Amino acid sequence: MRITAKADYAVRAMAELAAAPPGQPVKAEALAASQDIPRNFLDNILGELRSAGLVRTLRGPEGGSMLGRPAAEITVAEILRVVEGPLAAVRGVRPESLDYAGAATRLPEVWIAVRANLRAVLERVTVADLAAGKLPADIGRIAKNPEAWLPH
Amino acid sequence: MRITAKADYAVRAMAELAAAPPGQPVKAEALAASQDIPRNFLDNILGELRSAGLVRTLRGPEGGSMLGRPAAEITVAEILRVVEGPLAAVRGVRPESLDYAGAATRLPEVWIAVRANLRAVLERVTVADLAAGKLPADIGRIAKNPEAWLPH
DNA sequence: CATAAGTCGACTAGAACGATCGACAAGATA
DNA sequence: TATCTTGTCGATCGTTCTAGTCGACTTATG
Repeated sequence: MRITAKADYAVRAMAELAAAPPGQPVKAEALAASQDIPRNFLDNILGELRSAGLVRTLRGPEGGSMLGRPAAEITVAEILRVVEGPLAAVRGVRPESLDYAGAATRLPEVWIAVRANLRAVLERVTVADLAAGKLPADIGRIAKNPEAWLPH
Repeated sequence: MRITAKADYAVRAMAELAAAPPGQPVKAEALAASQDIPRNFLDNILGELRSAGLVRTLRGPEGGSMLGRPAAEITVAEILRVVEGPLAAVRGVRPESLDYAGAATRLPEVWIAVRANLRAVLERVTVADLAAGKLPADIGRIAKNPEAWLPH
């Protein structure tokens, strides 16, 4: 149940791209510096985001990366799926295709509910929200609850 | 963002223990068979659950494992924390101690919201619920929504 | 005492994680 | 056209995690 460095880097890089004027390429070097991401590793990540169509790039001097689509249409969930695969897989299998016996019969429904609640956050936040520093109201409300900050 | 085999096995084993008459030990062999868990691996897992106090054991013939506390007081979240560590860590770090620059400034709040939503499910479901085959109403409602079942 | 259980630590093959590196391709400018 | 700057892509690599296996040992029961 952890978010990997790669996923975290990917979201931060996308947020930084969303903060740049649309159509204006940002150099990988600048991205790496502003978000403190290892340069070579960032290359890998940008490559994956590129093949998924989430970023476009220009070569040469004046080159760099930019968003492949409007920032307001790119959710955090989408980025995570590109670099990490499906949200909330159990042993690498999607929860809807699990089948358990005995006392665990209802367990798949719990995993489904987990995934649904993940999506309720991750599909609601876009990189435009991050770049603007404004989260959707309901997400902000969840995050503002002091109990959510306890190191549970 | 995945649930490991170990975590899945641990929850299923606990559910099976919760289904047995309280105080009655269940043999590891029987647990392994009823939930189809590799026997030796189950030993490891039971060991961890034991040191966390979630299960108690008896040795000798007539021995086996039983819950360390009433089934209704043991949540799925607690089991996951024992075998997988904190819910929703980012690069191994708890989200409340992250600090990002620039366009990613609000990102920790997103991770906090993710964790809060995970907890809303995992801390609400107990092994007693699983054993009885009855999930809490709000969880059941989330899991019943047909859209939650799409392979998104 | 024989036997049936749990206990515990060591070990391992393979995959994933988190990068690093180098050769190459393409656009911009002179 | 030469050259510089930037992105592209695949190979490699050390470490950690995953998912187990195994065996020697301890504890209860009949």
